[in-house]
Amino acid sequence: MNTATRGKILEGVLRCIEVDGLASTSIEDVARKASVSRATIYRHFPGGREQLVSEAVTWEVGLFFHRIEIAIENETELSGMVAVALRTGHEALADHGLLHQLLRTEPEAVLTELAVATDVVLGVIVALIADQLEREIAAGRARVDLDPTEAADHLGRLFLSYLGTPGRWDLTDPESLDRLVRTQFLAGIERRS
Amino acid sequence: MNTATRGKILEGVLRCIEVDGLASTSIEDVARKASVSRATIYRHFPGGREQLVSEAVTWEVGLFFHRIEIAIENETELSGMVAVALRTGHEALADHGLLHQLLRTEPEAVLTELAVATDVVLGVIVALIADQLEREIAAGRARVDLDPTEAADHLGRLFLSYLGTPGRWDLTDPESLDRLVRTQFLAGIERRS
Amino acid sequence: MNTATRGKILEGVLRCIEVDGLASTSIEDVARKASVSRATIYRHFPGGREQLVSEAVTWEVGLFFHRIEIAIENETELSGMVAVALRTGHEALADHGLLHQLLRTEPEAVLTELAVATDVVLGVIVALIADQLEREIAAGRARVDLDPTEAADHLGRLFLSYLGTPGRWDLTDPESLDRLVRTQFLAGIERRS
Amino acid sequence: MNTATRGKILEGVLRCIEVDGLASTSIEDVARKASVSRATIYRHFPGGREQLVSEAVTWEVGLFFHRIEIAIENETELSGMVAVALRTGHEALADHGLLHQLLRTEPEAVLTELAVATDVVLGVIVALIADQLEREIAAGRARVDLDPTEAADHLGRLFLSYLGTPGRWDLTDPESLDRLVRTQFLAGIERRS
DNA sequence: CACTAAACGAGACGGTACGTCCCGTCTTGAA
DNA sequence: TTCAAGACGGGACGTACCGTCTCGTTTAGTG
Repeated sequence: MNTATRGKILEGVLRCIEVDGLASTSIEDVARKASVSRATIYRHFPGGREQLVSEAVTWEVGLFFHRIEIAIENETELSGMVAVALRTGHEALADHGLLHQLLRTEPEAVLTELAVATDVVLGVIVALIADQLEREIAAGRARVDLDPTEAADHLGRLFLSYLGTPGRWDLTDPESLDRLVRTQFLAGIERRS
Repeated sequence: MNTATRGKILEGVLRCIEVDGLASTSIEDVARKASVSRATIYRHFPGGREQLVSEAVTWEVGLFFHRIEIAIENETELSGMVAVALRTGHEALADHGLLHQLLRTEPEAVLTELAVATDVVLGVIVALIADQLEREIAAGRARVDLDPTEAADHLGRLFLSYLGTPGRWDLTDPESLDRLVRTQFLAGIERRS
Repeated sequence: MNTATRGKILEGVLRCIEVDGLASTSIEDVARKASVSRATIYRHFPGGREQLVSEAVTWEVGLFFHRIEIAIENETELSGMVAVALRTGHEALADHGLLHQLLRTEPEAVLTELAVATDVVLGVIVALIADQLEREIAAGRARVDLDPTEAADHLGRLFLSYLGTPGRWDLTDPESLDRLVRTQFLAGIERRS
Repeated sequence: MNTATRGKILEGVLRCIEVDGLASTSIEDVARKASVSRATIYRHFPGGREQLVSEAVTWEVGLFFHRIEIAIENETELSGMVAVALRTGHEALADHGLLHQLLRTEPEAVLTELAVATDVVLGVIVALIADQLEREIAAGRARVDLDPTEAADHLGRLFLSYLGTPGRWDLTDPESLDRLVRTQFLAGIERRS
């Protein structure tokens, strides 16, 4: 099974979804976009449309979080990590035509994957945060009585929530963002002076 | 347009979804379950399948939150409200075959509605909580420097998050529940002695 | 059963057919055109659409031939009768929007009725012609050895045929018409000098 | 597009019409009879039911006249041609369940095709007859002053008329048939002794 | 003149068929 | 073998009518 073909197909799906939305994307369309026969698609994705979409979206969602991971790589403090993650994530959402289009017309797919991914994603995020938290505690910047895992889990939830629906918070305004992080994320975590 | 028929149909949808899941529920099935002709369904829901599902799920989601509202009616303190809401919500989720089945097989529909409903639901919840918060502040049980709306919004998010994916928290165990409420929900809110 | 309503309905059918053709004429349309409820139509025409169309077309076809009858009333000679009948019939066909539209888009209905009517119509025509033929024979203008009925039947057939599809014959040109009548209709009938 | 499938479908239509009549023949029925999916029918006949019926009937009508052509191939004299054509045509009509059923219940379809076909059919018939007529004239069996085309056209009309509605003439009785041909068809054509 | 019975308007409903769309399977032939 | 091309079965969708039925309202017609 040529692996290049597989790639072409997945790209095709994503491009199609970006343009027409998920519901209006037929396998025929994907085949055309990927310059591939419909039969070939079924050869590579025996699960049919479901598998096709699932893999494509999963891939894209993974990429999305990967970008965030990279962005916060250089942050040394928890507050910075959260702020940058929120900003980066929000920007990516704003930019990324596909996720945009997808969330606009069929939040389901993304949300499904998110729901499925939540555990995984949360796991990753929580691991990251937990690591950092321990460093913060060691550095005396966070309360000593915290269960790092528990707190990290909590922060992860908040992150996803505010990322998805910022509500009244303007994530593009540094000040607003800073205040959000301080008051809603770290209020109960930072060591009280 | 006879309103009883409309009801029969909506019930039919819900029963069908409960049994077969959303994806495997055709309009034909609904018609059969509701003892109604397919044509009639389109007469009452010109938007077709989409409208049909949307309305049914919206209705059910609304009912779900309504139940929670009632359950917390008699609670006088915020901590109790949150705890009861979490417990009630969790129980409803556990019981309610439909939401269960739906979340198991096609989280999309619920999530879509939730996403749509989130603002509304959050609004309602936030209003409830904000009221209560002001009372708590007045009673000296909450910090005076809180923006009630902001804090309520925050609590609402947490509520939805833990309700959907409790993760490591056992919402059926009173002690665990109590600890969750105290440490994750009210930590930054209660007045520090 | 009010008989006026019945009339309104039949007129409605005819007007509808004239405008939209038969196939695109729904009972709903007829009801609208006749300013009558759909139910009322079924009250007057329990046979439904079939009866409705049938009666309407029959009525119109009858009227069509009745006009021809009147037109030839004053003709005293067979040749004149045939010529006038052909001309009148042809004109009526050319004028009459309904039959026109009907023959253009759905010859079926007319033809059906014609086929059904043929016997009747032929009967009437043949009777007329037979009468006249006997007079012609008596007057010595037609061959004595003719069976009037048989000859009349034959003339009737020719009449319907040339009326429907004149082919190369121009029925509006008196000369052409005259030649047609003489050579094709009366050739074997007139007494040979 | 596999041409065999197309054939199966057309046969299916004809068999369906033969059994149930045209009006009671749904595309579903045809699909079943042809052991073919409904979708396939629409693939081969994008015009839908209309095209389907039209092609089927056209085909059958063509076949009908073709049979007559073959039957008269060996006749050398005009009178024989006409007689055989009438007899053969009448027999075919009597035998052929389909045309029978069709003419009984929905003359429309046939008549429509006939109306459409009339010109074509008449053309063919007229050509045949005209040829023969010229031979008859040359052989001194027909009047010299005849316009062969005109006379042939006339004979064609008569043929269709008597074929469709024989009226009082018994086309199965050789004597009656002979008399019909002599008196109504050839009376004005044969050379007078 | 009231009162009843027929005719009607309005419209919900079951049902049937239509034409369309897409999915997933399968076959055939060419690279 | 791998793939393109495409025919096919199957299933659902949304639409359009049809014919039936049930209400409530008008309109006559009669005691």
